[in-house]
Amino acid sequence: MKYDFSAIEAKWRERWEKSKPYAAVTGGDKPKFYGLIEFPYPSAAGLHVGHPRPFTAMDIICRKKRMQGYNVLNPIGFDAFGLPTENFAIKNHIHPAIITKQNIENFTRQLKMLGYSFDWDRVVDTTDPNYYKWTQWIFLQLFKNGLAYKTTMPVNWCTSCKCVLANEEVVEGVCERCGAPVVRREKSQWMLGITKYADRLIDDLDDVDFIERVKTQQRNWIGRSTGMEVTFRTTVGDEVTVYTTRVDTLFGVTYAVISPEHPKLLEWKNSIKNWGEVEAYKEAASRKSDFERGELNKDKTGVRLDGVEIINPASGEAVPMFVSDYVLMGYGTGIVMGVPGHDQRDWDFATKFGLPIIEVVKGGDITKEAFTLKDDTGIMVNSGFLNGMTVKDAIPAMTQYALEQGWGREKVNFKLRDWVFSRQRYWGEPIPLVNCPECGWVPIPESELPLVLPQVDSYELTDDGESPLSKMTDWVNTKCPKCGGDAKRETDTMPQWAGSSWYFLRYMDPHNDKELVSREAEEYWGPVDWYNGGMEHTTLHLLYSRFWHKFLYDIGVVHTKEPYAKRTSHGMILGQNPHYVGNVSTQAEKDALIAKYGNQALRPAVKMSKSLGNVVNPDDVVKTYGADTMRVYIMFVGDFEKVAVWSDDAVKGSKRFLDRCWNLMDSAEESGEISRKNEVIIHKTIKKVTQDIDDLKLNTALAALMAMVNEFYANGVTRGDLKELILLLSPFAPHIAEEMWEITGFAAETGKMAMQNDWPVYDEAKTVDSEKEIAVQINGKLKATVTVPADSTDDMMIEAAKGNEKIQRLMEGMEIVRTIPVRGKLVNFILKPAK
RNA sequence: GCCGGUGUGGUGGAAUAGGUAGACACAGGGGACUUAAAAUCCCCCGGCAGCGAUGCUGUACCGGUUCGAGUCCGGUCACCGGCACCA
Repeated sequence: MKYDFSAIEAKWRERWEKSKPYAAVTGGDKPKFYGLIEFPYPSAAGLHVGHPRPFTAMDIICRKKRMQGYNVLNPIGFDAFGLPTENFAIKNHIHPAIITKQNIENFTRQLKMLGYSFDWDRVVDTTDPNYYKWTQWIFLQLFKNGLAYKTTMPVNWCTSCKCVLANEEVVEGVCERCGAPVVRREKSQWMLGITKYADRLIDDLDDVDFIERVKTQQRNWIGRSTGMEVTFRTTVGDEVTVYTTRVDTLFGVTYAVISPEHPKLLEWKNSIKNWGEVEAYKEAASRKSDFERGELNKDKTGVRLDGVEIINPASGEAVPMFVSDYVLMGYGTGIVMGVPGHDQRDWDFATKFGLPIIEVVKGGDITKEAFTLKDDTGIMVNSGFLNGMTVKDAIPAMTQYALEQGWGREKVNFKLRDWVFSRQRYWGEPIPLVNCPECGWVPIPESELPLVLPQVDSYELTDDGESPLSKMTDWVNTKCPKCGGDAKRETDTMPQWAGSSWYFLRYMDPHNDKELVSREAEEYWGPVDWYNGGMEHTTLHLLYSRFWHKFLYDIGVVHTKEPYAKRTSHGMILGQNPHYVGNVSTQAEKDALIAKYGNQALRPAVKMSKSLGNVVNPDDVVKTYGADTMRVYIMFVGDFEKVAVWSDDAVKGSKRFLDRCWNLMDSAEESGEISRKNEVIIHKTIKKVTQDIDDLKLNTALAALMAMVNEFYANGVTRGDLKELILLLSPFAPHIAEEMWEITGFAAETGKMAMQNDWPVYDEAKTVDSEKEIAVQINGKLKATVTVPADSTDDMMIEAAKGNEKIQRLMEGMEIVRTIPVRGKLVNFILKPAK
């Protein structure tokens, strides 16, 4: 009998569609498990081979949990607002809603093709008014609680298209579309006060099971630092404040730097003798993004303010002041004190501008580089009353002094900035606010939600930088909900992050038209037990959704402080690089590739992209090898957390493995019992596969299954042996497992589909071989192996090792200095020549 | 630049807590079956030396800790992800 994957997969797809074995039911006696993957953005290109990696992994986890008796929620949805769809719509003159609908249909077909055990009755779509009604509702609660406010923020402005651009649309300072220069322009924007939650977003990380690099990256992104704001008098009679975490180095200040956007500069206009030069610098800085400023960090630029100096409150000395774009307006106070001896950026700047570098902490060589260590290795010098103290003691001492003198105050700072929540775009949730000349910003009544995104004739960008909605005068002009007077609607829309900040709650109760989620459903399913997603979402989506969830907790909508109990992350799937130098043999060809593609030619694997022609379409793989092979391959390809390279050749190995599983049915003995020969390997494999799935080591789980199959071929199998294989295989390759379950007669015997059956349980006693091979080392080097009973004591192992012929030979004329036995592993003899 | 990560055969990757490096695969080589090919089944497969037993060497590079380091520590290099309006 041949393994006809396409017939088998079509058969089971249809059965699952009809009988809905994966529909989740809220409530019941079983323990619950909520497994979540980041919902996809339904792009026109369809599912990418990158998607199946996390999806298959979570599907395996959920299928195993079901088999272990859990009530599982394994939902899917679509994060469908966003730029690519909008740009596609503009280009092709099709409404984004139509494109979105088509794309979702295509994604749905592909996801069903891959046999995921999603609950298809709980699909959410962020662009559905019944969904975004609640996104808008949450925004209104944020507004009512003072967490949404308007402020002026710089935006990217294309001088030719006359529109606001996303950072992504700005490439090397010019507009991606037209190539015209992009400048920074101030624009009034809605902001969300995520910084008010900064402490809780850091502190509550202690209570969740996130992989460590996710926690670290979030902590660093929030960037909490405790320091001091120090007030300096200026030589023009006013004051400025700087923020520093190194108040101990105050005696080492030799200059100060102000950000080009700082309002103080304008106040000093008349005192600055070289204003023309300063103004030109401000203008040049406005063309760079924060990122570009940082990138050019090595070559620092700046202009000295001629006429304004600041007075060091500790030493009483006046030092020069510069304007430079390495100081960002958005962090601290927008002015920094320069301590070149003990901060590398300051050192670079001082070196370039020939400023004095004073050593105030001993321990480094400040003629070569800044000495930045903050531990006990440094002793204060050249620092007045601090001399002789360690840095650790100097910080509180100087803090105390500054507080007494009244020119310093303690301050906790965060790198985290508030969330820019406005987009001057069409394809997003309308912001449900009305601007009334009398009453200011007024929320629309909740009974009027959803505020539906109106149909527009043109969703093209406007040339005044406003959202396309601003052209809809009928829609824009409205009455103030408060006073009834003429008023205008907000025409900005929300960012795509909005809909994805709470979707996991909607899955719990997707059809509720009274609340965003019922208390009953939320208390039953919440929190998400396991959330897997990409590392690239760690600092934005993951943080934003934690923020919203904490807010919803504060207003009593949800019962847990954190949305996700556990977070793991997967690596990207890369494609083969068609321009890789390893693909050609002659040096001339290699040189040609390097000349043409530069460093790009040195990488065997790169991100898949249409232009490189290395995109793999899951449809093709499924057609050639089947969905089960696709699932097995994408799990077997490598460590789930690391990047992996797609290989068409290697897919065959996964297909071959499934063929080998299938073909075992031809030779299986009738007995329904586990055979004696295979007992140990079966129990070992059950243990390994069970643990590996829990640890997200799907590649080694499959390797263990392959090893078991290899042993089955060597030993022969019974129907009972096959039963265990089918059950272990079913989360990975559900279609073939179901079919084999039916053919081998277990479906008829048990009356159950495989995935509703019990997950195999191992007997620890049966997972160990009776004998074990241990290593015998001499001076730490492997010289022989000996086989000993598995439960051997140290003495028995040493005895056996000494009994080995080769070891005896090597020990001749030597003296044993030391013997190191490691139970079950090895014996190491340390020898020296005998006297 | 800043933050987070990675580096192991021809290739993808294994190696719980420092304890036999290369599991499991792909590619390659050999054999069986076959008129033949495909498929399938079995064997070999880091490098150097050797007919062989075996010896030496080997986890990006330099150094350290240890009886013992792919794993821990210090430094260097290369690459990948993120950097707030891409999702």
